[in-house]
Amino acid sequence: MTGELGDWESIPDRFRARGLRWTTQRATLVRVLTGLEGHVTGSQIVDRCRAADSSTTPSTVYRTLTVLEELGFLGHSHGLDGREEFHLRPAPDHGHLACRSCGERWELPPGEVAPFIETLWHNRGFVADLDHLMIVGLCRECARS
Amino acid sequence: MTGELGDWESIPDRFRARGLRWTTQRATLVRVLTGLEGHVTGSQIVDRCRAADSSTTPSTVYRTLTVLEELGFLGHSHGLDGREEFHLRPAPDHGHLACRSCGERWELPPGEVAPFIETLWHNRGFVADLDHLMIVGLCRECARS
DNA sequence: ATTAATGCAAACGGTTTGCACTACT
DNA sequence: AGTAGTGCAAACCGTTTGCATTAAT
Repeated sequence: MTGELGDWESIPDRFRARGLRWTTQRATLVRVLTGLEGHVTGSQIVDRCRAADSSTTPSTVYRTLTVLEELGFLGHSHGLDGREEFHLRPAPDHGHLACRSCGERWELPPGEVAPFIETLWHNRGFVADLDHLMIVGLCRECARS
Repeated sequence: MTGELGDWESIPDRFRARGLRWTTQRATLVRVLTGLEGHVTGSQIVDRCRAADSSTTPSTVYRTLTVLEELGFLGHSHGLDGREEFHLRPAPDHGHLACRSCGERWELPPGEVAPFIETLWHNRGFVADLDHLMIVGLCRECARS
């Protein structure tokens, strides 16, 4: 099971190897991040960190999120409202489907998108970022009415 | 050529038919909108309206944008940064491709996306909104380096 | 005369910044 | 000792809201 978090356990070293420092605030953030599922916005992460340690400040969280994304531990896409949503990496690559009526969301496995991605690559040399893919529309239920 | 704007010329009547009023501010906004190409954010629209009529206020613009979208004259998707971007409707339906490295954007004609949309419908009964589709990734140039 | 729409100014929400201070290395 | 990171408070930016006023119907 530990394997699932992959490189996450090496984070402190990865930080130090870059001349960055490992602080208690960053440890808190990483603990929070590894405990979450799916996608969360920056402010949601701030909230969870505050729950874990009430002295957490937004600026520190956002600054470290940026670093984590640069290091490849986080990726982000955009929710229905356009807000940034973070997710852990590496992760089983997948896109997202969101219903604009009920707000429900689903993951889109690579297989279902692969032919499309392939087409873009073939036609345009464009390397689509599946992780970042958000398809908006109407789900079966909402389309019915 | 007038045909291209389609129902746009009937807007004043469409407003009144709903008990809404046709004001000079709305006329300015619609004039600005019909003159634009591609996609623009709310604040860009505000700026253009101010250029046309310096007394324009953001609140009026945003309120009317909402109405226009409700009436089906506007649609929106989200840019690379997640911000809302409006586009005229009806419009040749198309998705969007954006390079996260150079920021360049391309339109994605229906034909290139249709099989994928079709798959989602077939597998999930999900009616994807092509207009709202934004594929992020690396363009040929940027993928090379 | 009604009442929708406007302009203003203030509030909002999420995120970012400048700076003096703290604490990793 | 050196300097990256923190906390704070304030700034920011686009957008939204409340409310008194204006103007379309």
